[in-house]
Amino acid sequence: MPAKVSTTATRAALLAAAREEFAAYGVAGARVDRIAERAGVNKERIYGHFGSKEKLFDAVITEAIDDLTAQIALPGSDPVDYVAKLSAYYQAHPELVRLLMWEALNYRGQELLPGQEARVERCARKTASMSERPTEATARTVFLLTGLALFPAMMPQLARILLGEAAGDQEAMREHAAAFAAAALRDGLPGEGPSGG
Amino acid sequence: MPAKVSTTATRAALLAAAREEFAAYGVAGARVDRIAERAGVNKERIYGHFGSKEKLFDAVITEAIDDLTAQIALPGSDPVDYVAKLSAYYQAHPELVRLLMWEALNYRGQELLPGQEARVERCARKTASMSERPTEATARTVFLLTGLALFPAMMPQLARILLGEAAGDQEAMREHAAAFAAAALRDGLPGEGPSGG
DNA sequence: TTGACATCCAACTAGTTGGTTGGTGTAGCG
DNA sequence: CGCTACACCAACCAACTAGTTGGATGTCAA
Repeated sequence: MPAKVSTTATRAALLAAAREEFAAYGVAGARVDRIAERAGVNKERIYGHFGSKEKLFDAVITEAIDDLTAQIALPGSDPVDYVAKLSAYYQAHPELVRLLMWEALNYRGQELLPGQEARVERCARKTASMSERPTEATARTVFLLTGLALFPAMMPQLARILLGEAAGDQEAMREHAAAFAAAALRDGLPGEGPSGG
Repeated sequence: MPAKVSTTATRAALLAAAREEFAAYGVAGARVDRIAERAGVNKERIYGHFGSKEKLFDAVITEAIDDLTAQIALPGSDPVDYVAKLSAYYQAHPELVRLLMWEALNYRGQELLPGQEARVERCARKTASMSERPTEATARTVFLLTGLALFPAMMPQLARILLGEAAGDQEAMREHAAAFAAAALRDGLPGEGPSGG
Protein backbone atom coordinates (compact mmCIF):
# COMPACT_ATOMS: atom_id res chain seq x y z
CA MET A 1 0.00 0.00 0.00
CA PRO A 2 1.34 3.41 -0.90
CA ALA A 3 0.54 6.53 1.03
CA LYS A 4 -3.17 6.04 0.69
CA VAL A 5 -5.73 4.26 2.76
CA SER A 6 -7.76 2.58 0.03
CA THR A 7 -7.90 4.57 -3.17
CA THR A 8 -9.21 1.84 -5.41
CA ALA A 9 -11.77 0.69 -2.84
CA THR A 10 -13.05 4.23 -2.45
CA ARG A 11 -13.25 4.63 -6.19
CA ALA A 12 -15.10 1.36 -6.61
CA ALA A 13 -17.53 2.18 -3.81
CA LEU A 14 -18.19 5.53 -5.44
CA LEU A 15 -18.80 3.92 -8.83
CA ALA A 16 -21.19 1.35 -7.38
CA ALA A 17 -23.12 3.93 -5.40
CA ALA A 18 -23.22 6.26 -8.39
CA ARG A 19 -24.53 3.49 -10.62
CA GLU A 20 -27.46 2.97 -8.30
CA GLU A 21 -28.10 6.65 -7.88
CA PHE A 22 -27.84 7.54 -11.56
CA ALA A 23 -29.95 4.56 -12.56
CA ALA A 24 -32.62 5.65 -10.11
CA TYR A 25 -32.66 9.40 -10.68
CA GLY A 26 -30.71 10.24 -13.81
CA VAL A 27 -27.96 12.82 -14.11
CA ALA A 28 -30.03 15.85 -13.18
CA GLY A 29 -31.94 14.06 -10.45
CA ALA A 30 -28.96 12.36 -8.87
CA ARG A 31 -27.54 13.97 -5.73
CA VAL A 32 -23.83 13.87 -5.16
CA ASP A 33 -24.35 13.98 -1.41
CA ARG A 34 -26.49 10.89 -1.65
CA ILE A 35 -23.88 9.09 -3.73
CA ALA A 36 -21.15 9.93 -1.25
CA GLU A 37 -23.30 8.84 1.66
CA ARG A 38 -24.24 5.59 -0.02
CA ALA A 39 -20.59 4.90 -0.73
CA GLY A 40 -19.65 5.73 2.86
CA VAL A 41 -17.21 8.29 1.55
CA ASN A 42 -16.85 12.03 1.66
CA LYS A 43 -18.41 14.02 -1.13
CA GLU A 44 -15.17 15.69 -1.99
CA ARG A 45 -13.74 12.35 -3.09
CA ILE A 46 -16.10 12.42 -6.07
CA TYR A 47 -14.38 15.51 -7.34
CA GLY A 48 -10.95 14.19 -6.44
CA HIS A 49 -11.52 11.02 -8.40
CA PHE A 50 -13.84 12.01 -11.22
CA GLY A 51 -13.87 15.79 -11.49
CA SER A 52 -17.57 16.39 -11.77
CA LYS A 53 -20.98 14.82 -11.50
CA GLU A 54 -21.25 14.39 -15.25
CA LYS A 55 -17.84 12.83 -15.60
CA LEU A 56 -18.82 10.43 -12.87
CA PHE A 57 -21.86 9.53 -14.93
CA ASP A 58 -19.68 8.92 -17.95
CA ALA A 59 -17.48 6.62 -15.89
CA VAL A 60 -20.50 4.77 -14.57
CA ILE A 61 -22.11 4.14 -17.94
CA THR A 62 -18.85 3.23 -19.59
CA GLU A 63 -18.24 0.64 -16.92
CA ALA A 64 -21.80 -0.68 -17.20
CA ILE A 65 -21.62 -1.03 -20.96
CA ASP A 66 -18.25 -2.71 -20.73
CA ASP A 67 -19.75 -5.18 -18.29
CA LEU A 68 -22.45 -5.93 -20.84
CA THR A 69 -20.23 -6.29 -23.88
CA ALA A 70 -17.93 -8.51 -21.89
CA GLN A 71 -20.75 -10.96 -21.32
CA ILE A 72 -23.01 -10.68 -24.36
CA ALA A 73 -21.65 -10.87 -27.86
CA LEU A 74 -23.46 -9.39 -30.81
CA PRO A 75 -25.43 -11.90 -32.87
CA GLY A 76 -23.12 -14.33 -34.53
CA SER A 77 -24.66 -17.27 -36.29
CA ASP A 78 -27.64 -17.44 -33.93
CA PRO A 79 -29.58 -14.16 -33.81
CA VAL A 80 -32.48 -15.66 -31.90
CA ASP A 81 -30.16 -16.79 -29.15
CA TYR A 82 -28.80 -13.26 -29.11
CA VAL A 83 -32.25 -11.88 -28.41
CA ALA A 84 -32.86 -14.44 -25.68
CA LYS A 85 -29.51 -13.86 -23.98
CA LEU A 86 -29.73 -10.11 -24.24
CA SER A 87 -33.27 -10.07 -22.86
CA ALA A 88 -32.16 -12.13 -19.92
CA TYR A 89 -29.22 -9.86 -19.29
CA TYR A 90 -31.36 -6.74 -19.27
CA GLN A 91 -33.86 -8.40 -17.00
CA ALA A 92 -31.07 -9.26 -14.61
CA HIS A 93 -29.59 -5.76 -14.82
CA PRO A 94 -32.41 -3.24 -14.87
CA GLU A 95 -30.05 -0.44 -13.84
CA LEU A 96 -28.20 -0.81 -17.12
CA VAL A 97 -31.41 -0.32 -19.06
CA ARG A 98 -32.13 2.84 -17.12
CA LEU A 99 -28.60 4.11 -17.56
CA LEU A 100 -28.83 3.56 -21.29
CA MET A 101 -32.09 5.45 -21.42
CA TRP A 102 -30.72 8.35 -19.49
CA GLU A 103 -27.68 8.43 -21.68
CA ALA A 104 -29.87 8.42 -24.76
CA LEU A 105 -31.84 11.30 -23.31
CA ASN A 106 -28.79 13.31 -22.36
CA TYR A 107 -26.49 13.08 -25.33
CA ARG A 108 -28.91 14.06 -28.01
CA GLY A 109 -27.23 14.63 -31.30
CA GLN A 110 -23.90 15.07 -29.63
CA GLU A 111 -20.87 12.89 -30.12
CA LEU A 112 -20.49 9.54 -28.49
CA LEU A 113 -18.51 9.10 -25.35
CA PRO A 114 -14.82 8.43 -25.78
CA GLY A 115 -14.28 4.71 -25.83
CA GLN A 116 -17.48 4.02 -27.69
CA GLU A 117 -15.55 4.19 -30.93
CA ALA A 118 -13.82 1.02 -29.85
CA ARG A 119 -17.22 -0.51 -29.32
CA VAL A 120 -18.25 0.58 -32.78
CA GLU A 121 -15.44 -1.44 -34.32
CA ARG A 122 -16.27 -4.46 -32.24
CA CYS A 123 -19.88 -4.16 -33.36
CA ALA A 124 -18.91 -3.92 -36.98
CA ARG A 125 -16.84 -7.06 -36.71
CA LYS A 126 -19.63 -8.96 -35.02
CA THR A 127 -22.30 -7.81 -37.39
CA ALA A 128 -20.11 -9.00 -40.20
CA SER A 129 -20.07 -12.49 -38.77
CA MET A 130 -23.83 -12.68 -38.93
CA SER A 131 -23.96 -12.48 -42.67
CA GLU A 132 -21.47 -13.33 -45.33
CA ARG A 133 -21.91 -9.97 -46.94
CA PRO A 134 -22.63 -7.49 -44.14
CA THR A 135 -25.09 -5.07 -45.60
CA GLU A 136 -26.79 -2.03 -44.21
CA ALA A 137 -29.91 -4.17 -43.96
CA THR A 138 -28.11 -6.67 -41.76
CA ALA A 139 -27.03 -3.93 -39.41
CA ARG A 140 -30.58 -2.65 -39.24
CA THR A 141 -31.80 -6.11 -38.38
CA VAL A 142 -29.26 -6.40 -35.59
CA PHE A 143 -30.47 -3.06 -34.35
CA LEU A 144 -34.09 -4.21 -34.32
CA LEU A 145 -33.19 -7.47 -32.62
CA THR A 146 -31.53 -5.45 -29.91
CA GLY A 147 -34.70 -3.42 -29.67
CA LEU A 148 -36.76 -6.55 -29.26
CA ALA A 149 -34.63 -7.45 -26.26
CA LEU A 150 -34.43 -3.97 -24.80
CA PHE A 151 -37.88 -2.59 -25.34
CA PRO A 152 -39.78 -4.67 -22.78
CA ALA A 153 -37.28 -3.65 -20.14
CA MET A 154 -37.49 -0.02 -21.18
CA MET A 155 -41.24 0.43 -21.18
CA PRO A 156 -42.74 -1.55 -18.32
CA GLN A 157 -45.59 0.90 -17.95
CA LEU A 158 -46.62 0.42 -21.57
CA ALA A 159 -46.43 -3.33 -21.02
CA ARG A 160 -48.71 -2.82 -18.08
CA ILE A 161 -51.24 -1.01 -20.23
CA LEU A 162 -51.19 -3.53 -23.06
CA LEU A 163 -50.77 -6.71 -21.06
CA GLY A 164 -52.37 -5.99 -17.72
CA GLU A 165 -51.40 -8.46 -15.04
CA ALA A 166 -49.52 -10.55 -17.58
CA ALA A 167 -46.92 -7.78 -17.75
CA GLY A 168 -45.33 -9.22 -14.67
CA ASP A 169 -44.33 -12.41 -16.43
CA GLN A 170 -41.08 -11.18 -17.88
CA GLU A 171 -39.83 -14.60 -18.77
CA ALA A 172 -42.84 -15.13 -21.02
CA MET A 173 -42.09 -11.78 -22.61
CA ARG A 174 -38.52 -12.81 -23.27
CA GLU A 175 -39.64 -16.04 -24.87
CA HIS A 176 -42.17 -14.19 -26.97
CA ALA A 177 -39.54 -11.75 -28.16
CA ALA A 178 -37.27 -14.61 -29.14
CA ALA A 179 -40.12 -16.34 -30.95
CA PHE A 180 -40.94 -13.11 -32.73
CA ALA A 181 -37.35 -12.76 -33.85
CA ALA A 182 -37.28 -16.37 -34.98
CA ALA A 183 -40.43 -15.84 -37.02
CA ALA A 184 -39.01 -12.74 -38.65
CA LEU A 185 -35.75 -14.44 -39.57
CA ARG A 186 -37.28 -17.73 -40.60
CA ASP A 187 -36.58 -17.17 -44.27
CA GLY A 188 -33.35 -15.28 -43.86
CA LEU A 189 -32.59 -11.72 -42.91
CA PRO A 190 -35.00 -9.06 -44.14
CA GLY A 191 -33.44 -7.22 -47.01
CA GLU A 192 -31.43 -10.24 -48.10
CA GLY A 193 -33.64 -13.15 -48.86
CA PRO A 194 -36.39 -13.37 -51.48
CA SER A 195 -38.83 -12.04 -48.94
CA GLY A 196 -36.89 -8.85 -48.41
CA GLY A 197 -38.52 -5.48 -48.77
CA MET B 1 -65.90 34.85 -21.47
CA PRO B 2 -65.62 35.51 -17.75
CA ALA B 3 -63.37 38.10 -16.21
CA LYS B 4 -60.14 36.72 -17.60
CA VAL B 5 -57.72 38.07 -20.10
CA SER B 6 -56.78 34.89 -21.91
CA THR B 7 -56.83 31.97 -19.57
CA THR B 8 -56.92 29.29 -22.18
CA ALA B 9 -54.25 30.94 -24.28
CA THR B 10 -51.95 31.22 -21.28
CA ARG B 11 -52.59 27.64 -20.36
CA ALA B 12 -51.93 26.46 -23.88
CA ALA B 13 -48.73 28.49 -24.14
CA LEU B 14 -47.59 27.02 -20.86
CA LEU B 15 -48.34 23.50 -22.02
CA ALA B 16 -46.52 23.99 -25.29
CA ALA B 17 -43.48 25.50 -23.61
CA ALA B 18 -43.49 22.82 -20.96
CA ARG B 19 -43.65 20.12 -23.57
CA GLU B 20 -40.50 21.42 -25.18
CA GLU B 21 -38.74 21.92 -21.88
CA PHE B 22 -39.68 18.56 -20.41
CA ALA B 23 -38.86 16.77 -23.64
CA ALA B 24 -35.45 18.39 -23.66
CA TYR B 25 -34.48 18.14 -19.99
CA GLY B 26 -36.86 15.79 -18.20
CA VAL B 27 -38.71 16.52 -15.01
CA ALA B 28 -35.71 17.04 -12.77
CA GLY B 29 -33.73 18.92 -15.39
CA ALA B 30 -36.55 21.18 -16.50
CA ARG B 31 -36.60 24.71 -15.09
CA VAL B 32 -39.91 26.30 -14.34
CA ASP B 33 -38.46 29.75 -14.97
CA ARG B 34 -37.41 28.66 -18.41
CA ILE B 35 -40.87 27.27 -19.14
CA ALA B 36 -42.51 30.51 -18.05
CA GLU B 37 -40.09 32.57 -20.08
CA ARG B 38 -40.56 30.43 -23.17
CA ALA B 39 -44.32 30.75 -22.79
CA GLY B 40 -44.04 34.50 -22.35
CA VAL B 41 -45.89 34.16 -19.07
CA ASN B 42 -45.12 34.64 -15.43
CA LYS B 43 -43.84 31.70 -13.47
CA GLU B 44 -46.59 31.98 -10.92
CA ARG B 45 -49.13 31.06 -13.59
CA ILE B 46 -47.70 27.55 -13.65
CA TYR B 47 -48.73 27.08 -10.05
CA GLY B 48 -52.06 28.81 -10.57
CA HIS B 49 -52.93 26.54 -13.46
CA PHE B 50 -51.23 23.28 -12.65
CA GLY B 51 -50.19 23.30 -9.01
CA SER B 52 -46.67 22.02 -9.33
CA LYS B 53 -43.91 21.17 -11.74
CA GLU B 54 -44.75 17.48 -11.64
CA LYS B 55 -48.44 18.01 -12.22
CA LEU B 56 -47.52 20.16 -15.17
CA PHE B 57 -45.48 17.26 -16.48
CA ASP B 58 -48.46 14.96 -16.04
CA ALA B 59 -50.64 17.38 -17.98
CA VAL B 60 -48.05 17.62 -20.73
CA ILE B 61 -47.61 13.90 -21.21
CA THR B 62 -51.32 13.21 -21.00
CA GLU B 63 -51.92 15.75 -23.72
CA ALA B 64 -49.10 14.33 -25.83
CA ILE B 65 -50.36 10.78 -25.55
CA ASP B 66 -53.90 11.87 -26.32
CA ASP B 67 -52.60 13.58 -29.43
CA LEU B 68 -51.02 10.30 -30.45
CA THR B 69 -53.95 8.03 -29.75
CA ALA B 70 -56.22 10.45 -31.57
CA GLN B 71 -54.18 9.99 -34.74
CA ILE B 72 -52.83 6.44 -34.57
CA ALA B 73 -55.06 3.50 -33.85
CA LEU B 74 -53.71 0.28 -32.46
CA PRO B 75 -53.20 -2.49 -35.02
CA GLY B 76 -56.48 -3.61 -36.44
CA SER B 77 -56.39 -5.92 -39.40
CA ASP B 78 -53.07 -4.56 -40.68
CA PRO B 79 -50.28 -4.76 -38.08
CA VAL B 80 -47.57 -3.89 -40.57
CA ASP B 81 -49.31 -0.69 -41.46
CA TYR B 82 -49.50 0.02 -37.74
CA VAL B 83 -45.73 -0.22 -37.43
CA ALA B 84 -45.23 1.99 -40.46
CA LYS B 85 -47.67 4.66 -39.31
CA LEU B 86 -46.43 4.62 -35.74
CA SER B 87 -42.81 4.89 -36.85
CA ALA B 88 -43.68 7.86 -38.98
CA TYR B 89 -45.54 9.51 -36.14
CA TYR B 90 -42.65 9.14 -33.74
CA GLN B 91 -40.24 10.42 -36.31
CA ALA B 92 -42.44 13.45 -36.80
CA HIS B 93 -42.83 13.96 -33.04
CA PRO B 94 -39.51 13.26 -31.37
CA GLU B 95 -40.58 15.14 -28.24
CA LEU B 96 -43.25 12.54 -27.61
CA VAL B 97 -40.66 9.79 -27.65
CA ARG B 98 -38.55 11.65 -25.15
CA LEU B 99 -41.55 12.36 -22.94
CA LEU B 100 -42.47 8.70 -22.95
CA MET B 101 -38.94 7.78 -21.97
CA TRP B 102 -38.86 10.25 -19.14
CA GLU B 103 -42.20 9.06 -17.93
CA ALA B 104 -41.00 5.46 -18.03
CA LEU B 105 -37.96 6.50 -16.03
CA ASN B 106 -39.94 8.45 -13.49
CA TYR B 107 -42.89 6.26 -12.65
CA ARG B 108 -41.07 3.10 -11.91
CA GLY B 109 -43.34 0.50 -10.44
CA GLN B 110 -45.85 3.12 -9.40
CA GLU B 111 -49.38 3.39 -10.62
CA LEU B 112 -50.30 4.77 -13.96
CA LEU B 113 -51.44 8.32 -14.38
CA PRO B 114 -55.15 8.93 -13.99
CA GLY B 115 -56.73 8.79 -17.40
CA GLN B 116 -54.48 6.01 -18.56
CA GLU B 117 -57.05 3.52 -17.44
CA ALA B 118 -59.29 4.80 -20.16
CA ARG B 119 -56.46 4.21 -22.56
CA VAL B 120 -56.11 0.69 -21.25
CA GLU B 121 -59.67 -0.11 -22.21
CA ARG B 122 -59.25 1.41 -25.61
CA CYS B 123 -56.13 -0.69 -26.09
CA ALA B 124 -57.89 -3.85 -25.04
CA ARG B 125 -60.63 -3.23 -27.52
CA LYS B 126 -58.20 -2.58 -30.34
CA THR B 127 -56.03 -5.53 -29.56
CA ALA B 128 -59.12 -7.67 -29.70
CA SER B 129 -59.83 -6.54 -33.22
CA MET B 130 -56.46 -7.82 -34.35
CA SER B 131 -57.26 -11.38 -33.60
CA GLU B 132 -60.52 -13.27 -33.38
CA ARG B 133 -59.55 -14.66 -30.03
CA PRO B 134 -57.41 -12.04 -28.29
CA THR B 135 -54.81 -13.95 -26.37
CA GLU B 136 -52.00 -12.88 -24.15
CA ALA B 137 -49.68 -13.75 -27.03
CA THR B 138 -51.50 -11.32 -29.29
CA ALA B 139 -51.08 -8.56 -26.77
CA ARG B 140 -47.39 -9.33 -26.49
CA THR B 141 -47.06 -9.14 -30.24
CA VAL B 142 -48.77 -5.77 -30.29
CA PHE B 143 -46.34 -4.67 -27.62
CA LEU B 144 -43.34 -5.81 -29.65
CA LEU B 145 -44.69 -4.18 -32.79
CA THR B 146 -44.92 -0.94 -30.87
CA GLY B 147 -41.33 -1.50 -29.81
CA LEU B 148 -40.25 -1.96 -33.40
CA ALA B 149 -41.69 1.45 -34.16
CA LEU B 150 -40.47 3.19 -31.02
CA PHE B 151 -37.03 1.76 -30.52
CA PRO B 152 -35.22 3.48 -33.40
CA ALA B 153 -36.54 6.80 -32.18
CA MET B 154 -35.54 6.03 -28.62
CA MET B 155 -31.97 4.96 -29.15
CA PRO B 156 -30.45 7.10 -31.89
CA GLN B 157 -27.01 6.82 -30.34
CA LEU B 158 -27.14 3.03 -30.52
CA ALA B 159 -28.27 3.31 -34.12
CA ARG B 160 -25.27 5.49 -34.67
CA ILE B 161 -22.97 2.84 -33.28
CA LEU B 162 -24.48 -0.03 -35.21
CA LEU B 163 -25.29 1.74 -38.45
CA GLY B 164 -22.75 4.52 -38.70
CA GLU B 165 -23.66 7.15 -41.25
CA ALA B 166 -26.68 5.14 -42.35
CA ALA B 167 -28.30 5.93 -38.99
CA GLY B 168 -29.37 9.24 -40.44
CA ASP B 169 -31.69 7.60 -42.96
CA GLN B 170 -34.69 7.25 -40.70
CA GLU B 171 -37.08 6.53 -43.51
CA ALA B 172 -35.05 3.45 -44.42
CA MET B 173 -35.16 2.40 -40.80
CA ARG B 174 -38.92 2.76 -40.75
CA GLU B 175 -39.25 0.66 -43.87
CA HIS B 176 -36.93 -1.94 -42.44
CA ALA B 177 -38.95 -2.13 -39.23
CA ALA B 178 -42.14 -2.60 -41.22
CA ALA B 179 -40.50 -5.30 -43.32
CA PHE B 180 -39.25 -6.98 -40.18
CA ALA B 181 -42.75 -6.96 -38.73
CA ALA B 182 -44.17 -8.30 -41.98
CA ALA B 183 -41.66 -11.14 -41.97
CA ALA B 184 -42.48 -12.02 -38.38
CA LEU B 185 -46.21 -12.06 -39.02
CA ARG B 186 -46.01 -13.75 -42.40
CA ASP B 187 -47.46 -17.01 -41.08
CA GLY B 188 -49.77 -15.53 -38.52
CA LEU B 189 -49.20 -14.10 -35.11
CA PRO B 190 -46.55 -15.77 -32.97
CA GLY B 191 -48.19 -17.86 -30.33
CA GLU B 192 -51.22 -18.57 -32.50
CA GLY B 193 -50.21 -20.27 -35.68
CA PRO B 194 -48.38 -23.55 -36.09
CA SER B 195 -45.11 -21.64 -35.84
CA GLY B 196 -45.95 -20.34 -32.40
CA GLY B 197 -43.58 -20.57 -29.47
C1' DT C 1 -69.01 54.51 -13.33
C1' DT C 2 -68.37 51.36 -9.89
C1' DG C 3 -67.80 47.02 -7.53
C1' DA C 4 -66.42 42.36 -7.81
C1' DC C 5 -63.56 39.08 -9.43
C1' DA C 6 -60.13 36.61 -11.83
C1' DT C 7 -55.80 37.03 -14.40
C1' DC C 8 -51.45 38.34 -14.26
C1' DC C 9 -46.64 39.58 -12.60
C1' DA C 10 -42.16 41.59 -10.14
C1' DA C 11 -39.97 40.70 -6.24
C1' DC C 12 -39.06 37.73 -2.57
C1' DT C 13 -37.79 33.55 0.31
C1' DA C 14 -36.50 29.35 2.32
C1' DG C 15 -34.18 25.42 1.23
C1' DT C 16 -30.91 22.77 -1.81
C1' DT C 17 -27.20 21.91 -4.78
C1' DG C 18 -22.70 21.18 -6.94
C1' DG C 19 -18.43 22.26 -5.86
C1' DT C 20 -14.31 24.11 -2.60
C1' DT C 21 -11.16 24.67 1.14
C1' DG C 22 -8.26 24.12 5.12
C1' DG C 23 -6.70 20.88 7.86
C1' DT C 24 -5.82 15.86 9.78
C1' DG C 25 -3.78 11.22 9.61
C1' DT C 26 -0.90 7.81 7.54
C1' DA C 27 2.77 5.61 4.77
C1' DG C 28 7.21 5.80 2.54
C1' DC C 29 11.98 7.73 2.73
C1' DG C 30 16.38 9.73 4.04
C1' DC D 1 12.62 10.95 13.67
C1' DG D 2 11.15 14.58 10.74
C1' DC D 3 9.72 15.51 6.04
C1' DT D 4 6.95 14.91 2.05
C1' DA D 5 3.03 13.28 -0.47
C1' DC D 6 -1.09 11.61 -0.87
C1' DA D 7 -5.89 9.97 0.64
C1' DC D 8 -9.22 11.64 3.27
C1' DC D 9 -12.97 14.61 5.52
C1' DA D 10 -16.05 18.38 8.19
C1' DA D 11 -17.50 22.58 7.38
C1' DC D 12 -18.36 25.96 4.29
C1' DC D 13 -20.23 28.85 0.26
C1' DA D 14 -22.07 31.01 -3.75
C1' DA D 15 -25.49 30.06 -6.94
C1' DC D 16 -29.67 28.45 -8.04
C1' DT D 17 -34.41 26.34 -7.40
C1' DA D 18 -39.37 25.55 -6.68
C1' DG D 19 -42.79 27.77 -4.81
C1' DT D 20 -45.24 32.34 -2.55
C1' DT D 21 -47.05 36.89 -1.93
C1' DG D 22 -49.11 41.42 -2.43
C1' DG D 23 -50.63 44.30 -5.49
C1' DA D 24 -51.53 46.12 -10.50
C1' DT D 25 -54.52 45.38 -14.50
C1' DG D 26 -58.31 44.23 -17.26
C1' DT D 27 -63.21 42.44 -17.91
C1' DC D 28 -67.88 41.66 -16.83
C1' DA D 29 -72.36 42.83 -14.50
C1' DA D 30 -75.35 46.25 -12.96
